[in-house]
Amino acid sequence: MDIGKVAKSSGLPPSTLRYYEEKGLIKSVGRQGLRRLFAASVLERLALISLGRAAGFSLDEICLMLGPDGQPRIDRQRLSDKADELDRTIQKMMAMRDGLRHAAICSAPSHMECPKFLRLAGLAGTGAFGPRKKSSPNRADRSVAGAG
Amino acid sequence: MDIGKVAKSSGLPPSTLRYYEEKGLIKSVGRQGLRRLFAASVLERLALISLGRAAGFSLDEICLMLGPDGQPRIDRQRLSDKADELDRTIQKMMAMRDGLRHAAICSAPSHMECPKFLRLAGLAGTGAFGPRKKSSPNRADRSVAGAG
DNA sequence: CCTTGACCTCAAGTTGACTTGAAGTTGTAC
DNA sequence: GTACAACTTCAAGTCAACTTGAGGTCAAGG
Repeated sequence: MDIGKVAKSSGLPPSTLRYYEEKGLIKSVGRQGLRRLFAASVLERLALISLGRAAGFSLDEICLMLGPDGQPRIDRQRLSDKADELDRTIQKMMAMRDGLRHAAICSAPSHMECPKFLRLAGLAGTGAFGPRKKSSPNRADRSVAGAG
Repeated sequence: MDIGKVAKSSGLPPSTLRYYEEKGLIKSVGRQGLRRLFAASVLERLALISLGRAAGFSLDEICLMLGPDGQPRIDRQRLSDKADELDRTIQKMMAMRDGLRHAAICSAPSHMECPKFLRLAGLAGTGAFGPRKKSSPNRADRSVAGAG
């Protein structure tokens, strides 16, 4: 398959595929003249990458998780840790979702005055708000504390 | 409170607080000389912003959801839509989590050959790619990256 | 032979969310 | 009365994940 075919099949633009190749996320099996040739299996790999992205992983993380040659030669502990991390994020997102759903039907003058909202959003009582961890440039986890 | 106090209480650096103010996410109640003064309630607001970020919303989205004065004068429909969007993301993340957990204990030579992994990861049938819209730099669909 | 269109490379631009740096101001401690 | 930390503004830098643009290659068609 040439890059156009992969692009069509995967829904990703050629520029992205080239970028992914440059990053080492996918590889072409050779060239025909200048043109890259890809194996059909690249589509599976792209699906996995897509899934990883949707789940919030960075390309670098996905690179590590997928392994350089598609094999999972990666530490099982690491995979497990990733799953746990993901799980914590899911908890937060569910809190947010429930908070939003309630906010959509609540008639309190301000959500901050609605105990149900605060509880759903996980802001109740303790003032233990979750750590906000995005990618690398953050030195340390920061949490907004004590607003309760 | 001056910006240093807010920074200390919230865990966010002053630069971020200034940036948030510039964006309209928070506001100061006045100045003492050049220095900003904040009401204590800004901490609640920051907690909410922090939660929104952790759930994967952009600052602009949070701005809309919180409203300019902390009130939820925003469309209930919008809140509900956001909740649904979040829910779809959560589904994907759960798929990923389960896939990872299985990968951590699976002994198949390649995960792509393990039907259980493929099913868990939601790649079972064929063409299980996420709904990618072409053409425009789409934000909504991948703003998921929140707290990885 | 010339055009067209899909491919190529490499460099630079974009967006979001900040951070960093330069240069200036203020309040307090010595 | 001066040193110093903590504040101020404004501009520019950073990072990820791409996209866009300039300039070039190559096969097919008229």
